[in-house]
This record gives sequence, C-alpha cells and structure tokens, in this order.
Amino acid sequence: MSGVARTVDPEKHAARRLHILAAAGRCFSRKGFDATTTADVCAEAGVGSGTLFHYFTNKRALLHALFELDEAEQAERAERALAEADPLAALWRLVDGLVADVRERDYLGLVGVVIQQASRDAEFAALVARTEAATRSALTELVRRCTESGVVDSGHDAEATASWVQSMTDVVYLRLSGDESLDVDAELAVLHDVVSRFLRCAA
Amino acid sequence: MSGVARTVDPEKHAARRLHILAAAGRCFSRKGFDATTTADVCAEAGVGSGTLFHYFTNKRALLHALFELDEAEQAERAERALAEADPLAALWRLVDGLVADVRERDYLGLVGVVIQQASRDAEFAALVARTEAATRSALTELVRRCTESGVVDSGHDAEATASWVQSMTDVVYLRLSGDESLDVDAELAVLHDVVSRFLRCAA
DNA sequence: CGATTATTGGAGCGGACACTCCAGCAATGC
DNA sequence: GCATTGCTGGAGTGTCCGCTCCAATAATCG
Repeated sequence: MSGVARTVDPEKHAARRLHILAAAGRCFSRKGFDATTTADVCAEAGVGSGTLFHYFTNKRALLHALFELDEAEQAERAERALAEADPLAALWRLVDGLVADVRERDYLGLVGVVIQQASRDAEFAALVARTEAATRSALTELVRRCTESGVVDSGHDAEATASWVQSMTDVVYLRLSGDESLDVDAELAVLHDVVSRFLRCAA
Repeated sequence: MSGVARTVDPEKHAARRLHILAAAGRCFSRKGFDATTTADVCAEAGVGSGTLFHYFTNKRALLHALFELDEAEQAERAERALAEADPLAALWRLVDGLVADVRERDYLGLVGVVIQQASRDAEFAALVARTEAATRSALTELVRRCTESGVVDSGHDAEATASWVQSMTDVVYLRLSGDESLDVDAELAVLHDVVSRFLRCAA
C-alpha cells in the first residue's frame, strides 16, 4: 500500500517496444497481416505472448503503432521541404525522401499490407491517409511554386500532379517487393525520368 | 451397377462454376483473401458449402481459378496487338486493354489481393507472373518496333520500358481502389500523359 | 536486505474457420 | 414411373489462433 514505488526506466520500455514492432514489421512484410500469427511475432521478437500483449493490446495495435512511427517522420520531412528556398530542389529532395526506405528489403512487403488493410480497417485507413496527406500537401505546394516560376508544367492541376508523383514513388516499392532481381539504383533512375518527364521539367 | 448412365449438362456446370467464381472475386476484392471466409463466398453466391467444395477443392483453388480466367484473355490480347501493322497504335491499344477492367468497381480490390498472395503462394505467383509476362513480352516487342521507327524513345531498354508501362497501368487500379472519389476518366487521361511523356512519343 | 511492483514466458481457453459428411433431392435414361 | 446417379445444403469436426491468466522472476526502492 504505502509501499515503495518502483520507478521504471522508460528507455528500456521504449526500446523493447521498438524491438517488438520491428519484428512485427518483418513478419507482416513477409506473410501479410492476416496470415502472420501473434505466435510468429513472438518467435521473431524472441518474447512470449505475455510480453507481446503487455506492450500492445492486440494484433491490430501492432500494425497501427508501426505506421504511427512513420507519421511524424513524414510530416517533418514535408515541413523541411517547404522551408527550402529552391522549390524544384525541394521537390526532388521530397521525392528522394519518399523512396528512402526502398533499400530495406525486410520491410518492402509492407506496401501490400497497407493496400490490403487500409481498405478494411477504417481507423488504419485514416492513419495512412493522414500520413500521405501531409506529404501530398507539401508536394502540391511545391508543384505550385515550381509551376509559377515556370520550371515545371505538367498540364494538370497541382493536387493531381502531386498525387500522381506520390503514386509513382509507391510503384518503386511495389516493383521491388514483387521482383527480387530488380536493381534498386536502376529502378530509381527510371523513376527519376518518369517523374521529370511527367512534370516536364529540365532536371 | 449396369444402370442408366446419367449424362450431365456441362454448360450448367460451367455456368455455376463461373457464378461462384464471380462471387468469390467480389468477396476477395472487398475483404482480401485471408479475411474472406468460405462462408462469405457461399453467402455471396447463394449456395451451401457442400456445393462450393463440390466445384472447388479448397479456398486457394478459388483464387487460382479466378486468375486463370484472365490468362487466356491477356495472351489473346497480346497476340492481337502484335499482329497490328502500326506499332504505336498497337501499343496504345494494348495499354487500353490493360486498363479495360478499371470500371469494374466490384473487383478493383483484387489488385491488392494479387500483390499480397503472390508473395506467399509460389504457385499463384507463377500463374500471375506467366500472365504478366505474356503481356510484357508483347509490350516489349512493340516498344522495340516503335523505337526502331523513331516514334518512341524512352532512353531505357525495351524490356524495362515495357515493364514500367505495365506498372503504370497497375497504378490506376491501385489509385481507384484506394480512393473511391477519384474520377475514372480523369485518371485515364493522366495515365495517357504519363506514359506518352515517359516514352517521349508524339501521341 | 526486504518490500513492492513491473515484467516475463507459456499453458490454456473460447471462438472461428476450412473443410467433410451425409441424407434428401432433382435430373436423366429407359 | 422407376431406377440410378449427380447435386445440394447444412450440420458437424478437428485445428488453429488471438488473447487471457497466472505463477515466477527481475528491477527498483527504503
């Protein structure tokens, strides 16, 4: 009762949480959300189910937490891009940021998971939509600036243009996750051409 | 024993098979493969489980049969395109063919199913790969012809070019399945621009 | 140390799901 | 009409999986 309060090291807690999340991410990427069992995640993380459900209320929470990690990062990247002076350079930096995780082979399959689950879990869909919207609105603004200064001319409105650029970056993940033999750098080179030609810009 | 052989109407059998397959397709599109139960399919098709498993050995067989329907169609389309005189017109016709099903809202979600299952069911992956390869090889040949006659110049080798064009058509399905509010015709218009600019062709 | 409380692994529970089984039915041939 | 056989629905079955529960342990305090 009046006893000794045991204070907990919050760093260890957070680290273990992340460790489990990383394991879950690998499992989801490999087998998809529905097909991975919580036992899979436990085995991959090297913990028991008691531990897993101590840190996360249920399997769905694992997925949500995993993509909440992205949200902050994406928003920050978007903000940084908007602060840059040269809009075209900023746009390219943002695009590069979007494909930055393309080399993380262990997590490529998560694109499929997002596509599948977003159409079935409304809350998850909202999370993903929020994350993507942050990036897209920044992208839209940059496209607008570039168009006004004449270095870009897609012939479509800025919002649609931004949205398509975003989709094209997604394609790279999709292609790489579907075909292991593709060369990452070659794919990125083609992406660059596809986007720059779509935008009708010099670089 | 020596009894009366009862001959069966094969048309009815085939029709019922297709009816069940269509129902399965709608279910898979809506909820994904793993999350749809065989009971879902039965309810959607209006049959009992006895009937379902009389026509298909298991749930996986439903998925396989569903995409085997596509295989013949795609191969035929590819062949027809190769037979055309004008390679550029043929290329565009083939692209149009690839996005022909884009208006079938009930089945849009199947893209996600393919992505997810192909990475986990080797036999299914092989089926999908075969189907896509047929189209891609035709697309590759058309790109080659167009490049030789100078009406196309992507700056990348024909195979990679074809593969990316194919991916871009997939994007349309993905975008429409993820956002109901998008306008189909507007999307197709952007796709046209994206592809023609990537190919650096006149039309 | 000893007291207290967070953390841990794993046994096990309840429910759901893919698939089977079978008894009645419908369709065919004579 | 009758015999035969395929077709059909739904009740049932074994298995698996998400999650709970708990006893044991580890960490932190005075």
